[in-house]
Amino acid sequence: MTTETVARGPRIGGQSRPVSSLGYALLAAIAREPLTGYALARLLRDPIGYFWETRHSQIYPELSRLERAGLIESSEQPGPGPRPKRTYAATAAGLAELRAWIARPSRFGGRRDELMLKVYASWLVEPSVTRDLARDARRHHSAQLELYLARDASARERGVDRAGFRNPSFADYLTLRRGIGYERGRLAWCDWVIDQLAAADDP
Amino acid sequence: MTTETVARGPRIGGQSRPVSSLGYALLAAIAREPLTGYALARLLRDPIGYFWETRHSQIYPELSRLERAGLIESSEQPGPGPRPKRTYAATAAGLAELRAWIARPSRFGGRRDELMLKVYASWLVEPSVTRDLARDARRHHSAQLELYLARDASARERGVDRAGFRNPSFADYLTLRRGIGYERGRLAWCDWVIDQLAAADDP
DNA sequence: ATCTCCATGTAACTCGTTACATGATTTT
DNA sequence: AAAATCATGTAACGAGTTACATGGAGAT
Repeated sequence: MTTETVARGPRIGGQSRPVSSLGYALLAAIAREPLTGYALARLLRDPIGYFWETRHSQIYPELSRLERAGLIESSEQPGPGPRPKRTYAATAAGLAELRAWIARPSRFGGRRDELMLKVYASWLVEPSVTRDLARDARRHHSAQLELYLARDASARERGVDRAGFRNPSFADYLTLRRGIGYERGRLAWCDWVIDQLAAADDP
Repeated sequence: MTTETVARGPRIGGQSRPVSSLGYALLAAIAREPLTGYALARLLRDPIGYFWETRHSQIYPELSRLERAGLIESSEQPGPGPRPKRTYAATAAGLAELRAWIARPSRFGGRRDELMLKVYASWLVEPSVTRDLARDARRHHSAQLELYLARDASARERGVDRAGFRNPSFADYLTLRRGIGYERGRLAWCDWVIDQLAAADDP
């Protein structure tokens, strides 16, 4: 029998718990450049928010935990409000942990799709309710797609699509391309559903 | 100044909180046919689990809450284990609440995508690590797509694609089509990333 | 005057996951 | 003999949301 060590993050202090997904999201942003909690909150709306959401009330405690674990370090400056402003930078240990996490096998899942849940129950309501549902979703995904396409165009103008895998901007571009694919897929599905509804209406 | 009542679910007992998304997921399943907590747990792995995940430990307390709110009702039968088996059925109030929820505007969001988070940080690692990441994801989405396509074929054989919007099986079919679109989109993106990596390797 | 941005935190709560606990029947 | 399926719950904790709290600088 061999003693196996489960790969699940650092235990620097001897008892700290493994880094959460949010922790890795913060680390990934800080790894690019030093940031304040406020700036992180902004990134976690856009663009990181497109694949990992949170609120500032979760960010500040998580930053403290990451610092206690030695994965980031902070410096204080005079702040605009009553409290000092704190800027966080990644440590060598933080970068190492982030790299190790990327290489670790991922759990596929974490699905939470309210629209599909509603569609699953849509047989209970008038087709017109389902139609409104699909139209509403269509509007949302259409607007989102336009935003992403504009960013894609600007990225290409800047030559980001040829920047290479070791360039952070290229990593952004990879996620942006998936965003575009996602919105297009949803849009097509909405159109198909609306089409099905029209076909069911007049025979 | 007018007194506005916010639409956020029933307050039958006078102090019950609004129904959670999980509550609606359970209601949507029970609305089709009476089910036990165990059967709900199975559905919340497959097929509901593809857009709303949970564990049985969350299901049992939520069922009690829904029953206390009068949205479902239960009957006891002798169970296989030490405790009696409990089968839940939707009440008229439950169906009404589910219908009202479908018509209420949805928040688009609830994104949690670990793969994209890793890709966002992928500039930190060797391209070979990113390649392994994409290949692993590709395998997963490929298997998932095959499963969905098999179900699609069997649904079409049974004529489900022509069943109409008031048929529960057709609602399943609508979500299945989205599942297929999703997996195809992810697969295409994985292939594109792997392609980009190959192009970056040899010039 | 009011709004938005910058900036940081806490309190109270709900949601979600992992582990514990039990036990008969059926399948491998 | 061991594993899976059916079946239901609780305990402990971690993750996530909403609301509260403060306050300067700059824009409308």
